[in-house]
Amino acid sequence: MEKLRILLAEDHLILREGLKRLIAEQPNMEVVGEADNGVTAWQQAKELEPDIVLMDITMPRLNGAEATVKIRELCPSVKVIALTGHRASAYLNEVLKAGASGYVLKQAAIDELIDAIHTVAKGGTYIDSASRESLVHSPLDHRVYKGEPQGKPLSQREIQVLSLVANGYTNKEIANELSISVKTVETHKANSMQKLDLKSRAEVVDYARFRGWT
Amino acid sequence: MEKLRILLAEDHLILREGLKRLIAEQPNMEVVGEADNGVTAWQQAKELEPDIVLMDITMPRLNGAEATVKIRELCPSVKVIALTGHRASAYLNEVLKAGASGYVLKQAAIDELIDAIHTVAKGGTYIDSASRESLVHSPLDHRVYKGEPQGKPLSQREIQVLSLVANGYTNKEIANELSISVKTVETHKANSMQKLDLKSRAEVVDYARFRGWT
DNA sequence: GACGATATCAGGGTTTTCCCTTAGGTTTGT
DNA sequence: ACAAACCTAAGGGAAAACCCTGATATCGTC
Repeated sequence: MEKLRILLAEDHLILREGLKRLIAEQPNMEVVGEADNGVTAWQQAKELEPDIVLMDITMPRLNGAEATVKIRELCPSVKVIALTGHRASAYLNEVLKAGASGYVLKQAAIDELIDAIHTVAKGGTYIDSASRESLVHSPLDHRVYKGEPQGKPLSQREIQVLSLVANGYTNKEIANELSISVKTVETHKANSMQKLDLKSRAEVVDYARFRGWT
Repeated sequence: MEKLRILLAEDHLILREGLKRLIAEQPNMEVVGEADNGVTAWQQAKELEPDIVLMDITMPRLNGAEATVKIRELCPSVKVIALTGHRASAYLNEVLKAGASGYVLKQAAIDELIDAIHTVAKGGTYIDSASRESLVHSPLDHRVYKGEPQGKPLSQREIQVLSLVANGYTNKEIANELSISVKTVETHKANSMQKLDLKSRAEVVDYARFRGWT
């Protein structure tokens, strides 16, 4: 019986070492490589061609979503499971769009992670039980905010940008993070604020808290 | 030979399980309890009286620093090592002031963590090698090694201003709110950020969350 | 194929923030 | 009383954000 070959992409060494031991306990899995940043992640993926990449979303050099896109391009047979501490649905949408086959929270139980690996290895898609809900009622939730009779829903990009704005990032930092120009960030920010009738950064922060983006 | 009794306070279950296995590998250490939030952390600390608490700084209900204060009050013999993914020295100052005896980054090597546990168990203070530098540049750091609380505290006004900044208010809005000039707001903001070694608005937001200002 | 929604970006002008320095009046501690 | 910390505020230049308009390419849909 062949073992599932797993690549760990995670910049927190302590967590990575822990994961390595957790996986080593599984009879049909083995860790074949490690990476502590997004660039190394896709390089390793290309070289090792693992069955699964366990990918932390927040990593230096190249974030998890970008690294996932790269990996899906270079070797489509390699499946990616995103690992994150954030419940924010913006991340979920992003990584799924990037081509990830799984989404597991760091708060999840080990069994969930193991389940996710098995499911994805068989060709399925695994979404963390806690995150599944936010996917279902995601686009129209802001209706409830202030009891407004709903406006146009935000696009995924707008959610991403607005969420980063709420977390205090400057337009420049957001542009770098998302690899787009500052002008585009301005556009998304202005459009999304207009859609939601938010008039200041403080209202954006408030709204983001309401949405659980923080 | 008696084993060091360790309490794990960490809300990310996956990391916690990993840590448990890492510690189980050490011949002279054992995990005697776990907590996934700040409140449970001090309750468990009181009940179990472990030698060491490995405490994540960002946790639900009560953050790591607050839980540390509580633990130091209730059972002074229990030592706390803070565990964090943040390099910002604001956290370092904060947790040391709260009474922690160690500070280890999640990016650190396992050996560092093990070293930290040994050092602290012997009554010493351990600061992560990567974080130590940020202390060197601060004028008051020699006190840390004497176990004294360190870092210039923020004045009331600075806290007010920084908290409003973190909540997305512009300088102008803050000036109006507090009935002072924009220039004064700039001064308070700059001074407080300098005291805490915060380099961007995003770090201010992060710090504010950590302090529970949001 | 036309349409709407999305995502990208530019130009250009106004406002605000950022960064540096300086400084006077008040409060507090020894 | 004197020092230290605090709160207040200003000038001035560089950088960034804000606000408008307009443009192009890509989707999926009807």
